Amino acid sequence: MRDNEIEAAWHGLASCEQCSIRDLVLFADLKGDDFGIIHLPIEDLWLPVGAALYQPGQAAGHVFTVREGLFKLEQYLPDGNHRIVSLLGQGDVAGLEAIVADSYEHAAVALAPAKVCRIPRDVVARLTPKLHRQLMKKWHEAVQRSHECTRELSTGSARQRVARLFLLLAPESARHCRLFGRDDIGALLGITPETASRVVAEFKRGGSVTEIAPNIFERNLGALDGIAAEG
Amino acid sequence: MRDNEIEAAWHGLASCEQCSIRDLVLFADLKGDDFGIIHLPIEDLWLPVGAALYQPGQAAGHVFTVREGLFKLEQYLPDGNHRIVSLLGQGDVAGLEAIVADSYEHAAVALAPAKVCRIPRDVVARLTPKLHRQLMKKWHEAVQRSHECTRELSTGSARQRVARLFLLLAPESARHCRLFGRDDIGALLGITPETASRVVAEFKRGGSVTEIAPNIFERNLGALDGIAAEG
DNA sequence: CGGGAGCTTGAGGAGGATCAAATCATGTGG
DNA sequence: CCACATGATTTGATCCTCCTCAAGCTCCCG
Repeated sequence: MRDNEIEAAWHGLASCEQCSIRDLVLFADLKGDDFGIIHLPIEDLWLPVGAALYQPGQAAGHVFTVREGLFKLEQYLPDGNHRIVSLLGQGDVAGLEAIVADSYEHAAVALAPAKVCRIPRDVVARLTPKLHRQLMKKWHEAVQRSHECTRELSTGSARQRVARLFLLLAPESARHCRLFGRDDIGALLGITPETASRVVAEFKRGGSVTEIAPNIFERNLGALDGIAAEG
Repeated sequence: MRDNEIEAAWHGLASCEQCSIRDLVLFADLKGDDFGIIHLPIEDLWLPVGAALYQPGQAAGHVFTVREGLFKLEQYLPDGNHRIVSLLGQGDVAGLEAIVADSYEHAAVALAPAKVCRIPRDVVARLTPKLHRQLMKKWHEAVQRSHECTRELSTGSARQRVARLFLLLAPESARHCRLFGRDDIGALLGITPETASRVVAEFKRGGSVTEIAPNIFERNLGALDGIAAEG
C-alpha cells in the first residue's frame, strides 16, 4: 500500500471511440469529431490488488475511469486510524476532485485486479461543455455511493453490515462475488477485523454464503436479505 | 416531520444580484446581465425547525441554497430505521439531484431555523454554461461533506463521535453552537438517543461543554479535540 | 392542573473490542 | 522438495462499551 503506484502496468493508449463500456463513462456523449480535441494521451492501465491510483495530498492531474475491478477510497483520522469512505466499481470515476481542486483527498487503492483509463484533467477541462451532463451524472453517483456507504455499511449490527456488504458487492444476477481482506472489511464497516472474520465464518456455517475459492463466495440472497433487515 | 412542508413561509422574491452571500452560492460567477436570463421566480423562504424542504421520491423541481440554518438529509433503511447521511449549512445546496434526476433522494429537514432560496431547476438548466464551475464546486462540497460524515461521525466510540460533532457544528471562532434533538444526534452518529444523552451529560459534567441556554453550548475546544483523537 | 413530548438516569445484558494464541497460506532459501 | 519465516485469518477468553427496557424528570401547552 506504500510505494506500489509503480506497480501500475502501462497497457497502451486508449482508443475511446471503440471503448466497450463507453456508454457507462465520461465520454458517453461525445461524437466522432469531438475526439479530435483530445491531444493529450489517455492511458490504459491495469493495477494489481493493493496498488494505489493516488494518495491524499498528491497533485491531482488526472481523473480515472474504472473499467474493471474495485477500488476503496480511504481517508485518515486525527487519531491515526483510517476509514474507507467509499467504494468504486465499473463505470465509476475516481479522482473527480481533480476538476475543482489541486490535490487528491483520498487514497484510491485497488481491492480487486483493476483496469482504468487515466485522463489528464486538461482533457476534461477542454471538453467541459460536451461533458457537462456526464460530469453531473458522475458527481451524482459519487454522492449516492457515499450515502449508500453510510446508510448500508455504517448502520446496524455487524451482522447486518456484513450481510449488506455481500449484497452490494455484486448485482443480484452475479453468480459469485469476491470479498477482500478482513482489515479492509473492518475499515469499511467500522468494526474490527476480528469481528469481520467471525461474522463471515458464522455466515459460512449458517449457509448464508459459501466459499467456493479463497475469498470468492456464492451468496444465498434470501438469507442475506433477511439478515440485512432484521430488527 | 410529516406534513409540515406547508410551514415554509414565503418571504419574497429574491434579488440575487444584491445577495449578501452571493460569493458563497451558485450564482457567484454571474455578471449583471446574466440575471436577465432568469425569468422564473426565485423564492426566498424561511423554515422553522422540523420543516421539510422535500421528501424522498417527491418530484425534484427545485434546488435550494441554504442562506442560514442547518439541514439534515435522511434516508430510510430496509428495516424501517432511518439514518442521517449528511448535514447542510450556510452556502450549501440542497437537492442538487434535481439537475440530473427526477425525484429527490432524501428528506431534507431543518434542524435550526433556516432561510433558503428556492431555485427552479429550469433556471439552473438555462444558466448551465455560466454555472458550470460553481456546480462542480457544489457537487464537490456535497461529496466532501458526506465523506466527512462517515469519517468523523460514524467512526470510533460514542464519546469521540459526539466530540467531533461539537467541533463540526460551528467554526472554531464561533462563541457557541446550537445542538439538536437527541434522536437526531443518534440517527446522525449511529448510536441510540440514550447514549447521546449520556455522553452530552458527561461532557457537561466534565466541562468539555457548557450549556448556556437550552441546547446552546459553549465549547471547550481543547478538551473536545482531545476526546476526538483519543486512542 | 393535567397531559404529552423530549430529555435524563438507572440496571442489566448483549454485542463487539481487545489481547493473545493457534492455524493456515505463501513464498524463500537451502 | 522440504524447512522455515512471514503475514493473514481464525478462534478463544475476557472486559468494556453501548443497547435495551423502564422509570422519573422537565418543560411546554392546552
